[in-house]
Amino acid sequence: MGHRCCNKQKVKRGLWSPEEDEKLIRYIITNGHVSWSSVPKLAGLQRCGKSCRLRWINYLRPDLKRGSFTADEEQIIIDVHRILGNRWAQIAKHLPGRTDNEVKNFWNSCIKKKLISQGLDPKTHNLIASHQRRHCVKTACNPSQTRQQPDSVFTVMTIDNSMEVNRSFVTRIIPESCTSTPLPPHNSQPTLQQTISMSTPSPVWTIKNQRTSHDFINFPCGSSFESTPINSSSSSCSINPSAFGFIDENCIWGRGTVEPLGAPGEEQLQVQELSQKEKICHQQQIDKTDEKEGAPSPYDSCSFDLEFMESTLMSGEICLSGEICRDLTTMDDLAWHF
DNA sequence: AAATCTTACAACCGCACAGAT
DNA sequence: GATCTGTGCGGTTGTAAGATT
Repeated sequence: MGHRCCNKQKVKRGLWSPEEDEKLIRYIITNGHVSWSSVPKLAGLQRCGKSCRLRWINYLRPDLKRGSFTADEEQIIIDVHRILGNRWAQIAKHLPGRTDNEVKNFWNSCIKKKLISQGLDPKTHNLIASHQRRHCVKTACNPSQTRQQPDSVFTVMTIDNSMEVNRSFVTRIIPESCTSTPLPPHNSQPTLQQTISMSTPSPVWTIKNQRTSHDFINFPCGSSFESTPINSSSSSCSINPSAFGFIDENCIWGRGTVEPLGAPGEEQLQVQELSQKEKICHQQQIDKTDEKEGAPSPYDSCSFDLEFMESTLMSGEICLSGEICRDLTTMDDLAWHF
């Protein structure tokens, strides 16, 4: 049975064998690809061009960085996703050596659950009220059932942007689920491992089948594979605020790792829209608070200790939405970098 | 030890878009 | 302008391996 896209020929489907990988790699390395649709025929593969392209891009490309995502990469994904949403290809551009598919899988298998466990809506990155959280956890693996969560609930930021959050405050408000154990080893057993040895005058590219631990292909690595290392330094905050569960989009935590994508474009507009929406929602929140003085807050059931937060705010370190301290410049600054 | 469940991720599918005809 | 073809992208499914019962 062939694909719809190439039903003229019989094509193989499913997992790629090491032999198929070898054929594809040899062909692309020696000839490159002018047209993916012609690659299978020329490379002697019974696959469709689309499948070859996908295999090369997501798995065989020599500049791919395999293995677990680092904490920095994870934070970049979260930060960029906050702005761009499920635009995996765009997000992957911020992570050299990572593919959109990899980012997407990592998001769905790890980050999404982590955010939910922290009481954050993975779609909006906003706080989820506890009564909704149960539903959200239930539907974590079924995005179509996930309800749209209300917009901003809290805005918390330091007055001077120094990010030096009172430690006792942090300890007090972290939900239990936030003290989760470190991520389990991700992708701990990749099927293939690509090793580019650049230490010899004639580098050899070795691809190993990790299931069998046998090398199945060795060839000179003549191409120059550029890989821009992620600059993992210069995080301006010592604590990862997104773990607190009460940070919204306007609290952008300065990271030096997110590189500009290019000229300001659609993303920029989206971010601006977002800021505008945030402002409106925020004002609505204030209005509601004023109206319902004395009435139970819809977020009373949250696990946060609001009194304690307020008392902490009195100390002048942090400003909560009740007392409006909002600095949109941080968001705007970031927006112009996307 | 076997059966069942869960997880991670590779691969597929369908759609949208751009460029060629 | 209509159609075709190739490519890219995001959502979804399939599968193998590990964990649990």
